[in-house]
Formats: sequence, structure tokens, C-alpha cells
Amino acid sequence: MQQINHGSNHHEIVLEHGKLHVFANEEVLESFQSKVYEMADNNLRIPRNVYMGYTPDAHVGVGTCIGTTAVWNMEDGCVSPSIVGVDIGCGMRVHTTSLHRNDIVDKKIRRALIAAIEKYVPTNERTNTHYADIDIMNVVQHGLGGLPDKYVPDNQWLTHVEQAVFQYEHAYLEHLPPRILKNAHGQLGTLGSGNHFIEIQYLEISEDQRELAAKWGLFEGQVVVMIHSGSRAWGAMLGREYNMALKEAMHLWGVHNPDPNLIYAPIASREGQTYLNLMYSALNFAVSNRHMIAFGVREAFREVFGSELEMPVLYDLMHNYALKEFHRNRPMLVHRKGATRALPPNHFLNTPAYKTTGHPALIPGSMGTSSYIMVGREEGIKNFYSICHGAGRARSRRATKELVTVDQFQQSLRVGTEDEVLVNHRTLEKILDECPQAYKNVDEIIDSVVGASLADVVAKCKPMAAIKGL
DNA sequence: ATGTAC
Repeated sequence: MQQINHGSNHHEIVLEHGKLHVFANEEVLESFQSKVYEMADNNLRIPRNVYMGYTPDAHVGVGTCIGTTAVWNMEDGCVSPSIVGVDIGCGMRVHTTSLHRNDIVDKKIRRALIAAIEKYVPTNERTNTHYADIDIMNVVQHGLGGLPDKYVPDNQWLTHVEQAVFQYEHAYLEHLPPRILKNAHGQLGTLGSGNHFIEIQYLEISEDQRELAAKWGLFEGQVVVMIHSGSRAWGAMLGREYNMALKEAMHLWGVHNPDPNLIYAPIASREGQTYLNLMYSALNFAVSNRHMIAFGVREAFREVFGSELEMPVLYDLMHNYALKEFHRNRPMLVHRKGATRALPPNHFLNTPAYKTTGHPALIPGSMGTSSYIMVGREEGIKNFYSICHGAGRARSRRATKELVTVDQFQQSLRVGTEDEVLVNHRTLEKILDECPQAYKNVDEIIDSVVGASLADVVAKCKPMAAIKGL
């Protein structure tokens, strides 16, 4: 395998069907399995690919690795439901508070917060939304613009997001999968399961980032809430349905790929257009879902700390989507599957609120380890301004359950110590596959990203309480 | 990931 080194942590790997750019330090690079290169090569067979890159958290996924940035020209390119993944619109959101870590160090207060959050944000499957008065058809068409005014505490909740509404041709809603309305109904403002979470964290800000942090309203020891969720059944059903539909179309067209799970179509095709348009409906659901989860979290915090408590949104952004973006003076379709956009200061794609500073790039850690708030650098263009989306899985859910004991999980959450990360579950057994041991070391991943000059760390977010769904 | 399920 020929490899060209482009300087610090940037490796260009020459595969049979094209080039793959990998951003990782030596240690992380060596940990990559040969399967991730096999998958990249299959993805590079998709016609007219412009760019393909891996962030250091890359690991094997269905059809395409999680940690992939893959780009085509809008004019003649392809769209792939496999490179978006089924968790369409999954992403991160952070709200700040005026509270200091010392205000919630008392475990009784944190337990009260967890209980209150569980009251306002359903975390179990089959628990219904508290917002039955919201019409989800309005939401999937208009994003945050489809929410009743009473659920928008401040205009700031509409401006401090990657995108408040994804516009598309609503006529395509005619092609929604059967039962999608029935299944997604009652899910707005609910957490979901798997790696989704709500965490109460406090910030550690290094000396050299205090100025930027202050501009963003962040301070040392500050309590923040991080939310990780997506489009629930709405996106999952679309992902599933259109993987099948486009697979059928590939068969009819005589298009073959060695990986039967790698599905794609020309953007200009009827099938490609249908998927692309409906995918945007899922992005609208996803951003609205995180908004309503945050609304519930705010209610919970106000129940504990009083109704004067402000909880402004820092930012909301996605790591599973395909977005039309202008690069090299032409419209391109940028797929990010488990990859986070991190735009640098003054980049024109920044939302106005963050035009001059660049926007916060929100990177979740695993339970019990730190999460990160980062900011992109100019050099990030090397990977179309994509950085990692988290630690990345080190082993499968099944392998984790065989390897790690509940006791070891408890130890990693520092149970019984003052530093304990409180969890909403009485027993950790059901979420054992989400233990830190299931994930790579997030610090190593962040080191790779910083070392590659893609982004800088602004704040480290240390967990104090975690709410996980089932 | 998902009101799963070759």
C-alpha cells in the first residue's frame, strides 16, 4: 500500500480505485484494521468521487466507515445513503448555564436534576413526547420554523445552530415510506438509545483559549449540558427504505460494487433526488428533536434552580448528513458520516453569529471521559473542514459485553468517589455496551485532529451526570 | 441508529 506523507498527521493512501486521506497520529494509524481500507476502496469505486477522507475515529460501519468525509460535484456526482448512514441528522447540541461546578457538586442536587430531566425528556422506548401539540409534518417541512412560538424561548435558539431549516421540494413527501408517520409520531423531544445521551458537564478552559471562550460566553468551571441525539424513527425508516430502493435501482442499472451494502445513485437520477430531498426532512426532524430535548432540559433545570435560570444554546450541529456546500467555487455534495464540520474564523459558510470566530465544533467523548468544544482552522480545508465526531468505537457492542464487567464499568465512572459520574440507571447492565472501554481513547483522537491542524481545543467538558436511553 | 428481524 503506497503512502504519501503530507506532514503532521496527514497521510495519503493510494488504493486501487483512488486516494484516501487519513488524519491520524502514528499510534492511531497503526490501530486501523485492513477492513477500513477495503471499505474506502469500495467507496472510491463510486463514479466521479472528488474526495475521500478519514478522521482518526474511523471504524468499520455498514457500507462505509464511520469517520468518512466523501465529496462529489453536484453537477455530475453521486449521493449515497450508505455514506450518510441510517441515523440521519444525528448530532450534538450544547447549552450553557450561569452555574459553576461547585453549585452542583452535591450529589443530591445532581440526582434531582437527573430525575427532573427524566420527567421532561422521555428516555425509554415507547415513552411518548410531551409535545403532542406539535405537528411533525410541519416540523419535517420547516425545521425549527415549524415549532410553535411558545417552544422557542429566545430568537437565539434559532440563530445559534448549524442550520435551522433544510429546504427541499416538499412534493417528495409523497414518497415517504409507509408507516413512517405512525412510527415517528410521538417521538419529538425524545432521546433515543444506543450512543445518544444527555450529559451535565463542567468546562476546563486552557489559558490560551480564555479570550475566544469568553466571546462564546464560556468560563472556567461552567456547568453546561451536552445533548447527543438524531431523527429517531423518522430518519431510520427513511434510511432503511431508501437503501433498499436505491439498491434495486442499482440492480436495474447494472451497477455493481463488491460490497452489497454500499448503495448509491447519481444525484441527478429520480432515485437520487428522492433520497436527497427526503433526507432533508430527516435533518429538519433531527434539529427540531434536539431543540425540544433542550427545551425539556431547560424546564428541568428551572424546576431545580428557579425560573430565572437562563440556558442559552451554544450551538447545534450534525455529524451524519450530506450537505450541498460551495468549495473550489462550485457546488459540491459533502457527505459526512460520523464527521463534524469545523469551519475556521471568517469562513463564509459560518452562521452569522459565529462568522468572525468560527463556530463551536462539539465532540462527544464516551461515558466517564471528557467531551470537547473545538474550533476549526484554515488548514481544515484539507478534509473539507471535517473533524472527528467522537472517540469512535474500539470494539463491537457484543465484544464489549463479553469483555467488560459491570464492576469495571462502575470503576470507570468512579462510582463511590467524589468525582463520580452519576447515571440515571439503577444498574449499568443494560448500557454496558456504552462503557468507555467500548471506545477508543478520545484524547488520542483529539490529539490527532489538533496535530493535523484541522482544529483547536477551546474547552474540555468533564462529565458530572449522564442520562442514557434504553 | 431503529416502534429491528435474512
